[in-house]
Order: sequence, then structure tokens, then C-alpha cells
Amino acid sequence: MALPPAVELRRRNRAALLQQLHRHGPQTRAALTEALGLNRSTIGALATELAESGHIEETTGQSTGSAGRPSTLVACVPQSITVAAVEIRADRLRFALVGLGGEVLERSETALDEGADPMTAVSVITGGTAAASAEAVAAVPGLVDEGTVAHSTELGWIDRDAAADLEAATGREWQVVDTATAAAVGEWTRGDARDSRKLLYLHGGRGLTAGLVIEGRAQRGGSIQLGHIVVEPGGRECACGLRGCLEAEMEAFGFGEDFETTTLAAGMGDAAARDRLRRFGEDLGWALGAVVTATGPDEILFGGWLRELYLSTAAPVRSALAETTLPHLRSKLRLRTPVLGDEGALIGAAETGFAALFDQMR
Amino acid sequence: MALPPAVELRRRNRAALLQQLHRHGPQTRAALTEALGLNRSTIGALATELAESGHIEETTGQSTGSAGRPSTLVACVPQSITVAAVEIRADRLRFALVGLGGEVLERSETALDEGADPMTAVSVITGGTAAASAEAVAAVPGLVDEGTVAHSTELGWIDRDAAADLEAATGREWQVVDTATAAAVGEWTRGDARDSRKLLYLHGGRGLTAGLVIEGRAQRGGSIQLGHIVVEPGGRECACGLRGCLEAEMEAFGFGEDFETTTLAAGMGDAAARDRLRRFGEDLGWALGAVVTATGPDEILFGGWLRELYLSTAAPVRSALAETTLPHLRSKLRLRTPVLGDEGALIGAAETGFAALFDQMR
DNA sequence: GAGGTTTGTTGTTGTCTGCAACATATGATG
DNA sequence: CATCATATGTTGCAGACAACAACAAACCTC
Repeated sequence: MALPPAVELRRRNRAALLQQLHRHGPQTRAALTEALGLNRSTIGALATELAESGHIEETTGQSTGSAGRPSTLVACVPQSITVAAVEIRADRLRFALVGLGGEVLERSETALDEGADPMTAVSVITGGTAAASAEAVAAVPGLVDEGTVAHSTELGWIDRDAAADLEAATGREWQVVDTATAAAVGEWTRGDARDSRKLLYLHGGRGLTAGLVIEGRAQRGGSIQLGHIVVEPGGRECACGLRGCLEAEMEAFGFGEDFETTTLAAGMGDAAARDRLRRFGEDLGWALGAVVTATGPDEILFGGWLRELYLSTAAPVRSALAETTLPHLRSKLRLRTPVLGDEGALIGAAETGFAALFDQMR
Repeated sequence: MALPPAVELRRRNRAALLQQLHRHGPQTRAALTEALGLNRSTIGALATELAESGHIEETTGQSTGSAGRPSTLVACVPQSITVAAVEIRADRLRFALVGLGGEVLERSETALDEGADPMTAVSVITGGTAAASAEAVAAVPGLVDEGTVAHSTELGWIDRDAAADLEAATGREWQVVDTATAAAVGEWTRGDARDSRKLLYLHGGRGLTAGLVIEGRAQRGGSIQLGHIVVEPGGRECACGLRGCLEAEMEAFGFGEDFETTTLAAGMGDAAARDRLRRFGEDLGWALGAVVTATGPDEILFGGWLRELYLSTAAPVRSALAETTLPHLRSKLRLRTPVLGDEGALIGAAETGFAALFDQMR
């Protein structure tokens, strides 16, 4: 180690300070002292150092109304560290450049031609920003395992080394996460699920995926192929080679990405359509039962088009869940819909990048 | 903080050194220097300190046969830190006192009367050792969530605060883990599964439970009720209130704790018995498929009486698994039996205690 | 305006780890 | 068997760090 001895400790504290500001927004120095458990003088030293390096800005003279010398307010400078996030779908590509503190600095979107490979479009949409950002993260709908997409119904990828392809296209390293996990991280960090210890996010696109996040952190292997839980043993043949997958049933029922327009608007008055909804809701509940028993989450969010499905057809989902999970697992389980809407995956991808950054820093 | 500044760093290094010795056995100082990435002088300072406090012993003059001054061998003193581990079953209680380094210092076992509460027996079997040990951990077959046993088929407990009851019986704090998770930790730490990143241990007792361990660490909520995955929708009523649970099928087939003697020895020549085996193997495979899809392990160990089941009837389990999981999840998945046999849970419980200790120390 | 209160600043102190030089103990070489 | 090369423990020193205490600054209340 060429580094001086206790520099490590300093780095840890610096990272902790930045992370605190990133997560909880602008704060006074006194609040930071409290939150990090460090001495005033230590916070002072770190603050001046980070102010000189341009990562934070201090504004003084904020009278709080209470007694005592007013504390200086510390805020992080978004431009000082940026993370590039991309959400890949079959039909479109979304991009956001997110700054320290969580502010979205740039944002754009492109439609993709059916069947076109998104990788080339990624380098176009990110432009030079990807190279300039500290981290780059791509959210992909499918089963992701350390940079490779093992299976994606939506994109038709099987064992594709997406990280390598992204690096080839843009000239920089990429982290790859699945859309559901990214969205879970997003909802936990910037959404309404901060108090969830074990959060399961269900993402409905052309396929059905799920992501499990423990205490806000993505787990290796937290990417779950909800769509390929078998709900009808010996049932319909699925494109994946299995039989009776939830996704096969979904297709048979005619549900998918355009759920809202096709199904809800068109057929809610129709008894046959309601029956299809109920039956698919049950199938979803059955698959969910197995996942809940196996992973024990305390909160489930219905994202993508599953959001509309759940809002219109919660009862069969709940009752199927009740028939397949133990009371204890159900009692602490909340079922909800995400608050970040369609943005969750993009925001969560960026937050995954920031989490990796803070981990590296310490 | 009343403590001097960099004492924290010192503590971390001390804990790391002890953990290294605990996990990888006696080593030379040079090896420790390499493993911990610290300077020779730092290792020296820590070693003399730990030798004075009685945690390690240094033996010098071990000529290795290679050139250079022979390094002093460092070994931890088992008696200096001990962990009490108890495995609770319906019919018996096992106890082990494990010392630093993993050596079993004491060991005993008692039969329990049917229906008797094990808690009183715990204080008898541990004697004074529980109070004297640094940690005390109890392994319980069932769904464990932070000290409370939410559901245990074997013991008939529902939402029992086992940690509190153990504390009342013995006058000290206890950690509670489920038997399967403990066994998984044991197999990962002292068994043959050290290279598994995500290890799923299946435990067959009177009930069926499973435990998931990531990189050797038990996860909160890693306790899985394998027996209450529903494999026959609308099937037999289970004691838990659900219908078609794997455990209900198991009972119907007449399998259980005494699997080996009753089923294998008696009926392997019998076609009906073989058929029952095959059908239960299939059911197990189905349940397992859902768990594998939801958690994505790279190794599955069949423990308890599932060991014998798997050794005699692997084919239907494997084929059912093949029908319910994606190729990618299966390709990296090894199915095996544990090497620690019946001792896994006890050893793993102790290791869980040591892990908690090392975490506390830093 | 005086006193109390909270917070930033500065100088000091104790502890820590890495580094380099030295001491020590072995094997290899002739 | 003496010498050299090699690997390792030991010691003194320097750089760095965070806590602490005393002080200064800025606010509120009376």
C-alpha cells in the first residue's frame, strides 16, 4: 500500500458524508455531526475539503429561529458527480443523467424500431455524457446475472453479455441490472418504500420480471423471472421451452404491455373480459405465492402494466395469495403500486450506480 | 465517543486477524500479512497484543524447508472465546460448545419426551457454559424471523418468541436461526460448499424447511418454508390451514423423519412404494422449481431425511426441476448432499454466533 | 445590552499504520 | 564451514487522523 495509513478512515468518512447528503438532501453541519457520529471539528475539516474539491457548497447565515449560532447549510453540487442511466425496452430507450443528490440533469428518450438492436442507440442517446459520468448503468427487462442477460422475453436475448456489448458501443464500462430490481431500488431510495426491509417489485412489460431488494440494496441474484414460474403444470408451451409458465398464460389471455388501452378500456363491461382478468389475476397470485414463500418480502409493488392490472383486479390476486402463503408471511405484507411510475427503473438504475460509487469510495 | 480516534481501525484489524485464524486455521505471520494486506509491523503489534490477552498462541522455530528466516506460527486459543450452540428437535436436544477456531470443546445430547417443552431442557444441557460463552445460538426447525418462530411444523409452534423464552430459561441472550439456514452456514464454513455463492439447504425433519445463505452469510428472511409451497392446488388440507402444501403430500405419502427405516428398507422392492417415492420426488421438484426461480441458488444440498430421499430418488426431483426452471438457472446449479451430516446445523449455529461476534468487534 | 445557547474554528494530543533500517534465522553455494 | 541470498520479526520514526478543549462567532430571550 503506497497510501498513508489512516487515509482509509478519512475516505470512509468522506464517502459517508457525501452519501448522507445524497440520500437525505441539504443539511446543516450540526445535523451531519449528529448523523455521522463524528466530531464537529472532523465534519468541519471534511466539509472544507469537499468544498474545495467542488463536491459541496456551503451557504451560511441561515437563521433557524432558535437560539444559538446558526449552522451553515451544506448541499452537494449535482454536477460534481454524475451517473448515466439507461432503461432499455423493446420499443424505446430512455436516458437520464443524474447528479449527486439525485437531481436529473439531462433526460431524453428515443423510439426503437421493432427488432432493432438497442446497443447502437445507447451510444447515440448518451452522447459524450456516458464517458464523462462516474458510473453508467443500464436497466434491462430480464434475468440479469453479473452483466449478462440470461433470459429476456421482451428483448429476445438469451445469455447475452450486455455489459460487454455496451462497453463496445460506448467505450466505457457499464453495470447491468434488471428493470424490476432497478425500479425497486428507485422506489426504496426516492419513492415511498424507504421503510421496507425486503421489497419485491413486479414489473410488467412484454415479459414479467421481479426484483428483490433488501434494505435498499440489490442482491446478486435478486433478479427473478416471475413470468417463468410454472402456474399450470403441463400447460401451454412457453417460448422459453417450459410449459405452463405465467407468461404463456398471460399471452393466451392477450395481456401485455398495452394492457391499459386494449383490455381495460375495451372490455371492462364485457363479462368474458372480466373473467379473463380474474383468471389471470389468480394465476399471478399463485406465482406470487411461491415467490413470497421463498423470499418473504414485507412489501410488494405492482409496476409496469401490472399496476393497472392490480388497481382493477386486486381481489383474485389477493385471494390466490391467501391460498398459497402462510399467515405469518401475509400478515406483514403490504401490496401497493409504485409512486415513481414509469421513472422508477431509470431513477433506480442511477441510484444503483451511486451506491456502487459510495461503496468504491470506502 | 469517548474512545480515541483510530482505535476503531485497530479493532477492525484485530477482528479481521481473529476471523482469519478462525476461518482458515493456524497460519504464519507472513501469511497473515499477505491475507490482511497489512504491514509486518502492524501484524506484529496485533499479534503480541492478542498473545498477551490470551486469544492466540505463537510457536516459533518452525522450519519450512525454504530459505529465509522461519516465520512464527500463529494459532488461536479455542478456550479464549466460546459459543454455545443448541439444536432443537421435537425428539431430542443437541448441544455443543465451540471454541475459537471451530474446535468442538463439549458436546452432549438428550432425548426429549414427546410433547415436552424443550426450553427447560436447554438450561440443563447447557449448564453454566451458556452464561460463560460469548454467544448462544439456537437452531429451530421452522420459519424464523428475528428471534420469533413464526411457524414450526415439527415443534407445533406458531409465533413463539423463542429468543425471549430461551433468555428466561437460561438467563442470557440467545440468537435464534432456523435449522436449515444454520446447516447451510455450517456446510459453507466447515463443509464442502465454500465456493458456493448462493447456497440453498433443504432440511427434512418432521417438516420441510429450507435456508438460503449468500456468500456464507445468513440473510434476514432467508428462512424458507419449503413444506408450505403449494404443489397441489386445492389438494389435501394441511395443518397450517392451506391446501395442497408439500408437507400435506409428504404426510399422505407416509414420509417423515424416520424415512430411512420405514420407507427405504421396507419397501424398495415394492412397486407401490417406488411409485410413492417417485411421486413425492416430483412434488418436491415442483416446489423446488419455484424456490429456485425465486432465489437463483448455485447449489442445493439435501439434508435431514431428504438426503436419503435424494440419494435413492434423484431422477424425479431432477426432471420436475427441469420442467419448472429456466435453463440458465439450472446450468450453474449443483445438487448434492451435505458432508457434515447431522452435525451441520449445530456447527452452523455456532458459526452464526462467531459471525455475529466478529461483526460486533468491528 | 447582558446572559444563555448553539455552532464553527483552532491548536493540541494520543493513537494508529506504513516505511525503512536493522536484526535474526534459515537454505544455498562454493 | 564460511559466505551470500532470502525471508521474516523488530524497532524507531513520520505522516495522518479524529477527539477534545478552549475560544470565537452569531443567534435568541429578557
